[in-house]
Amino acid sequence: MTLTSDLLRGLNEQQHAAVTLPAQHALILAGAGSGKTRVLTTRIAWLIASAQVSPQGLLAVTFTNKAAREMLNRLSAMVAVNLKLMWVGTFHGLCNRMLRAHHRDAGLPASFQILDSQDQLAAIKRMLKAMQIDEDKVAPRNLMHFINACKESGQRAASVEAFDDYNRRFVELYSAYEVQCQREAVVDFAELLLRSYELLQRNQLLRDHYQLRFRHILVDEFQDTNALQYRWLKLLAGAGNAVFAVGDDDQSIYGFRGADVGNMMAFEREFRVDNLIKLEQNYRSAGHILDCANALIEQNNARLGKALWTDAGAGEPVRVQELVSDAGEAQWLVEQIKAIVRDGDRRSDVAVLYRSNAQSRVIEHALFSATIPYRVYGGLRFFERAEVKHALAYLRLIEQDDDDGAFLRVVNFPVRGIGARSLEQLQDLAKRRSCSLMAALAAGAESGLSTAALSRLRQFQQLIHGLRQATVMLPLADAVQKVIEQSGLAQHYSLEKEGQERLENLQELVNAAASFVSEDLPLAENLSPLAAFLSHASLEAGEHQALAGDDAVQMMTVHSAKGLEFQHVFITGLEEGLFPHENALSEARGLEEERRLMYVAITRARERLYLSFAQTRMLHGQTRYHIRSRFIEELPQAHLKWLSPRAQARWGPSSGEPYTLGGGLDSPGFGAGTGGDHLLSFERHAQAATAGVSLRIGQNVRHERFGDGVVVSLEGRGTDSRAQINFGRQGLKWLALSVAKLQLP
DNA sequence: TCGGTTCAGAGTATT
DNA sequence: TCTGAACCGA
Repeated sequence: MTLTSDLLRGLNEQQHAAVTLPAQHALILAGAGSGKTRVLTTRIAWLIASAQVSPQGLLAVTFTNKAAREMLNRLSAMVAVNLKLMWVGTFHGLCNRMLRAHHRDAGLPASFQILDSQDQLAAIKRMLKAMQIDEDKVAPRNLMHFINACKESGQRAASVEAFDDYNRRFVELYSAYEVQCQREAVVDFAELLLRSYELLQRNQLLRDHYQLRFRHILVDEFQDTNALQYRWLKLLAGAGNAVFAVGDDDQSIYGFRGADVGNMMAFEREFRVDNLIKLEQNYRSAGHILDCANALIEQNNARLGKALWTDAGAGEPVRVQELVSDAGEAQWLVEQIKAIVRDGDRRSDVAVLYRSNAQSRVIEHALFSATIPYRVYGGLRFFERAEVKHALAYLRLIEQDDDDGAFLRVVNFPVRGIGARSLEQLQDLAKRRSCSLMAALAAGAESGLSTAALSRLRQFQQLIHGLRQATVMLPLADAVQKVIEQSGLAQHYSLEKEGQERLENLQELVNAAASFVSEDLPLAENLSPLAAFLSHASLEAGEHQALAGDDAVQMMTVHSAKGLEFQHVFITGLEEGLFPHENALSEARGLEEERRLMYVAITRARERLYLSFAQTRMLHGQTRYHIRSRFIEELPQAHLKWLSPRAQARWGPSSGEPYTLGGGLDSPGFGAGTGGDHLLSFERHAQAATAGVSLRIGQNVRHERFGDGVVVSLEGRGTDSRAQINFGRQGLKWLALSVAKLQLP
């Protein structure tokens, strides 16, 4: 057993204080790069090492599997105890574990399957079709959002109040969806949480059991919790347990998916938290970068308040570059990255961040043309690939017959002559008997199906049945291999022109199964290896593109960069409308969340941070003109180094010089230091007329109501022409030039 | 059952 | 402009 003094060595004062807090509720405000994970894991190790709690008395919850793994990895290096006794995992993983253990009390069959978002949407579409509801009337996606939002606020269909007919319709469909899921023995992600919550709420014995057991509950990324997760924690904590919540309100960037920073304040209040510790010393970024981050986030009103500092020195100022176009920005990036590599750093030390995925294409194109290897985060993950989902569908049917989603996915894949009409008839029969498709098949010949069709369906049934018998005694990997072969998937893809990669992915699935067996199976308490593997496959979508090992430039959205750090960081597309995103500006707390997003982006950088923006950008097939982001204005000039001449921006009526977009365009020195002609190539003389006044992009104008503004974009001709004008604090507005009375100031 | 055409929509995302 | 999904004809 590690000595507690060893564990605590090297912690700063605040970290030390947090780790050694008494067994009471605590809120740790952990700034970016302040050693949050270290504090969390050391706290656990310290609790164990100082014999305050045994591993089975601990529950630690995270949002991602990656974070949970990281925590376990670090812990195993710190303490020599059986970590499997602890409950460490994601909210969904832990809820799954609880539901597996008490499936009967939760009203679920032992073999219930988990739907990922794809599956859920497919299930909803299928339901709408069966109910003969036109997708034009009810958009499946909207319904899905509605259902998930209900569940995340703890509401069952029966308890949702409908305000109008439209709403009432949705509630009815929510109800029908609940019935369908129950019949098919499937639960979606939100359901895992809600069921687990209801289980604890309803069942006092169980609640007492878990409350007595988990003396210490630790929560990572507390600012990302949603309403239901918060209530779940509250229920689990009961009166006697200590909740150690770690989070950073300034890094709350998931409001759009239900995360509520307010939970941090609620926690402080409702749990009567006396121990609030701020971790403000930053071990990641150089001083100039931190000062920028601090200055930026100070502009937000809704915060608990903290400021990062470092003793590592000021480092290099933050570089800022204006470009003429998105293509120019990409070209500039290429040159900068080449220079970085020339100076001896690795490409993988460089991250290119952007606000939205669409922005990656131009950059990819430039990197590709320059033969610079890159890796884009996002996109399809391993367990989401079609061929992998097909194989999983067979496995699910082996485990659980009633899964109509899985049935329909593979009943005719590979093709075995079972067409849409046969399936419709089978579905009708299943509906009449309110049973699953497989059950309908077993039951009846009174389906109206032709003998031939029925026989083909029966063959499929036999296939599943046979696979079940053939695999039950096999080791998991062998079972998966057998299913891939016997189902015909292997042959199907081997005959397909471009099936090679898919075959490889199927082989990878076998490998995943093999390594899964050798992994610890904390949730396999009384679960077959196959059932456990299927849970794993649904709860962990796997790596994005595992091109690990390659020395490639890292490209990702700011959201997916959260939690990561890089030596060199480029934040691109810093333009009004893009970052902050125009959609966010019309949301209640949108701008502050965008600013937090920028704060996250800035604090990813260790040594060097680059900010870039372009005057024009191709967006939705149109060239758009943007002015630079207000977030650049909000950074203290003393910490910036402008690589291109800094044009004056006018933000609102009160601020200084008139804005001239691309003030250096006419001068040959524009873009000095980079030397690419892309900087000079753009001809920008879009013009339109209003009341005899000629307008161009960048023109200053005055409006009687909105005050002074600057022309950002021009559209149309003659009497149809419109101008988008940025009126600073009044916002961006489109004005029809034939109507608006604009003057030159 | 596949392959082409048409059409809408185009912020961020984990489980 | 580009993508994905839905739809239709062979």
